[in-house]
Amino acid sequence: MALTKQAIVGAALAILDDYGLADLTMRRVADSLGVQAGALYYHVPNKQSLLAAVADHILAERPAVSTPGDPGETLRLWGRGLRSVLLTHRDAAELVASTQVLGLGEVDPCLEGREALIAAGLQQPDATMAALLHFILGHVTGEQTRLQLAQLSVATAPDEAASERDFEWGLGLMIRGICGR
Amino acid sequence: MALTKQAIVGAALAILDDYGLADLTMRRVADSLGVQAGALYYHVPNKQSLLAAVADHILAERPAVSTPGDPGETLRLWGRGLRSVLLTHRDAAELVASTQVLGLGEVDPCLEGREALIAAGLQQPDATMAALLHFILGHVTGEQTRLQLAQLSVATAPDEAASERDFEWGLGLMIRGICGR
DNA sequence: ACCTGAACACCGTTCAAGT
DNA sequence: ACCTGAACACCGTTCAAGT
Repeated sequence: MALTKQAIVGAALAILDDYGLADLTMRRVADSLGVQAGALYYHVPNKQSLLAAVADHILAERPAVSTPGDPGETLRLWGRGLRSVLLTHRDAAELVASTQVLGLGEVDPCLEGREALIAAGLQQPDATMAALLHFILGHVTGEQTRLQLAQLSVATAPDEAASERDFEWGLGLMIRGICGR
Repeated sequence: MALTKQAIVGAALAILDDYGLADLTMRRVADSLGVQAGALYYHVPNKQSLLAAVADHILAERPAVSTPGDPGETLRLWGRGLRSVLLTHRDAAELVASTQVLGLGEVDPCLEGREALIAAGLQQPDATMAALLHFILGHVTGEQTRLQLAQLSVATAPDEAASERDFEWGLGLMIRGICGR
């Protein structure tokens, strides 16, 4: 059967989950598909765009957030949902951050949050959502890096409850600042 | 003259400024010092620790923030000061973020901010400063990446004023959420 | 003690050549 | 059209050997 971009993205995601972003190389992806590394470049222009496709695939798994009237509550559900999908794939936060900063990727993780801000008539929705996204990606990147360091036993197991508490604290203070109390 | 860790860090910082983080390789650092790559490993255990030393050197350039009574104003000055030093070296935000997440680096950029929070009797100073740091590193990483993309002429020149306005907006909403109005 | 030279085990990417 | 084989120009790191 012929190679597909779909198949390549799937193989890349599997390697991400099993070996992490540092070991997600074009050669490994090709090997797992039983193909030469050069063959990938017939379906994908370069590694960066493959990574963007993987990031999009992960972000697309995010559940739709039901929007009650309160924009603060919508943002809270949005933030928790984003953190949740990121936690389902190894190094996902770092991956999404790197594609986000380069402006690659078709999926906009901020869409629903921004709409909630606009619907509520709040100012500067773009800058607000960018700030929230920076916090979430930074926080989850820290969580996932600590998980990996612990798995390599170069550090003690991280306190999962404390991580979630700190996330809720940061999310809460930002929502407070956005919605005004 | 013999090689020093100081000299290696200085050479690495110069390469960072001139060529960026992606081109900051051990071989390039060695070349600029007129030495073989292997020689660096007599003074530095690995690349990651060299990067941490460079990050520390940059963070040490940060001016001390005078602390007036209002904790919100202290945090604002602290945040602006951190962004300023980061903007003085190419890719500095990405570099600091990567060493911060690994727990490397001796310099704690959050020290003064955390002290201001504690002095004001505010809750969860660690989680609060972590959230602020994530926002700042994420925002400035975006700024510096856009600068580079424009320099490679793959994108139009970024709007510097808009970047600063968005930074002030994000910093402002977080401080509002921290201090309560 | 400090550095060279050379190797090891990799990378991303390109491209003529095959089918 | 799609893939192989092989190369190009790199990496970080190690280590015997020299001085």
